[in-house]
Amino acid sequence: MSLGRLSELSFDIESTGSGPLSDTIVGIALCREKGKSFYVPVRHNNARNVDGALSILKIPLEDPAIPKIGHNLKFDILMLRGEGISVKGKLYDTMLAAYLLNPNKANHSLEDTGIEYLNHRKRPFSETLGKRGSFADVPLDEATPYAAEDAALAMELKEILFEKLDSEGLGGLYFSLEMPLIYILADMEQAGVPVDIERLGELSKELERELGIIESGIYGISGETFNINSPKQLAQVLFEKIGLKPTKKTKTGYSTSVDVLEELANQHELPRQILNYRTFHKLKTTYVDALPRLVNKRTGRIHTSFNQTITATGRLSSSEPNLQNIPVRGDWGRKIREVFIAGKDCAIVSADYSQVELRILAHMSRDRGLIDAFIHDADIHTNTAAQLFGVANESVTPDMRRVAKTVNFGVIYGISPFGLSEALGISPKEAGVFIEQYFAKYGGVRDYMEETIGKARADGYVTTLLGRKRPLPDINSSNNNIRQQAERFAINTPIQGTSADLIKKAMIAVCANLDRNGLKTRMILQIHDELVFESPKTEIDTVVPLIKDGMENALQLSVPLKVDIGWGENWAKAH
DNA sequence: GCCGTCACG
DNA sequence: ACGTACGTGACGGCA
Repeated sequence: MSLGRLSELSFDIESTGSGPLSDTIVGIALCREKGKSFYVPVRHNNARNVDGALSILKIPLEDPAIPKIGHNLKFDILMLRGEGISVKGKLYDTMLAAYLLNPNKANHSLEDTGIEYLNHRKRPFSETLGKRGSFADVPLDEATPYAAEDAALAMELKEILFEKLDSEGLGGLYFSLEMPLIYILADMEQAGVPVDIERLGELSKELERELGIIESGIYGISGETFNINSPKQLAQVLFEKIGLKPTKKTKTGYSTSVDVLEELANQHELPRQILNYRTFHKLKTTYVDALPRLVNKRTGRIHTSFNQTITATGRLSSSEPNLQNIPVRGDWGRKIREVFIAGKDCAIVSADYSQVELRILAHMSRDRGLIDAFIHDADIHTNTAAQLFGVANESVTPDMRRVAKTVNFGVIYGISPFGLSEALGISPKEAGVFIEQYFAKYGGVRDYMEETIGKARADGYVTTLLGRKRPLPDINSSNNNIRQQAERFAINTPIQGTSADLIKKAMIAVCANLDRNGLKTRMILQIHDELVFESPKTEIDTVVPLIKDGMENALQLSVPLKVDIGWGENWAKAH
């Protein structure tokens, strides 16, 4: 293969392997035109002159004037960084394009995208792999055409998908938001988060003891030993042996979920102990015991994956491990967040948007009352409580505020009397009265919801402030349940999705500003309305206002955006 | 591999 | 009569 003229070409990079920080990087496939593809083995067994090939490739890959085409380019970027190549330039990521065209799809793999848009059925990876353990063991003469097919397919998909993006008005969202975000997410994953492994070991022992005590208590109360983690066995004990009344069913039997056990807790001591056990078991298995196993041996840090093409609304997701659902509530939430520490001479800085979805609702609905409340920086739940119960703000009790908070959330979710009644533990009729009261006071919100559903019916999709689309194929369904679900999506998606647009824009703005000022502070986590940074202590006075301003001014809405920011030696103390 | 459950926003 | 709050990911149990 001739690589001599690569620098003149727009080309595709595609790779296969198991992860950017693993040692199984296997190769790069290049495609310059249909039917002419090349595979450059990087860590392939028996591959020769890899360094030579990489040193030739490095030049165009690092040239910001040469665009790159591929499917899931964040992966390729991270892999190439492992080989000392820092990819730069415009990215045509066909996975992201397919996602923006239809974020409802369960997966946007190259295989499925190839079938959908080109009716091309790619040779399955499993077939090429056969019984071999790693792609690196696949003979080169088989590996090459496999990898080259990936490259050629991405190359062809690029043409059709980016034309569609343009015709659907999604080009701006792609090039100004999602594409720059690829580099930022790659940086965040590569940076990773330091954790105090020794402390996790202590917490594990503490939980072990606690669980042992609760377990014995449960067996004592029950008069038998059984697997507490088995909902089936637990239901047997609760509802047959003890004779408590089941209040909810699942597809497979009686439900033993938290709301059922809460209800039963005043009738018998077992349900409370089960809830207790479940809480500690969850913390131990999902966090305290799991996190140390995911610490990278080389970096000593945890490197999550931020997935950009999963959610139907435009949010990111995080996996292996999910660092977007680390416990925060209660003593144990604090204990677990304390193990997320800052590196040497650094602090954790955490900045989160206050009431961001309700502010977005205020902006999008143009409801005067909601807008005024935020302009005056009112406590929004207290304000709503005063409206719902017809009292002055000063007379709002904690219980009234709790109800109002649930109603405010309910509105964002596409409120229904049934859903609200379940959340508040009241009758659907009583919940309906709250909803009526709410809409009587916030008429702009009611009108906005009716308009949004009407537009969704006409268009077949809803949009966010930055033009992200979610198709709603069931919005005109004759099945009430199905249609009403689509109506709730129609209400919730523009709000949740705009919040996702906002924080993505803030991430780009803040990172650009950190970069421009030559600061060493690094963004390490995003949790939907919160950004977490690792910052040298000497930079804190500089970056705190920089981050706050960047986030608060990422979008100009008809209400102010408010960011709470703090810092400390660990994630718990940064709040 | 699906289900129930529960951690987060 | 039915089945309903929005968006995720990970765990253990069980077929």
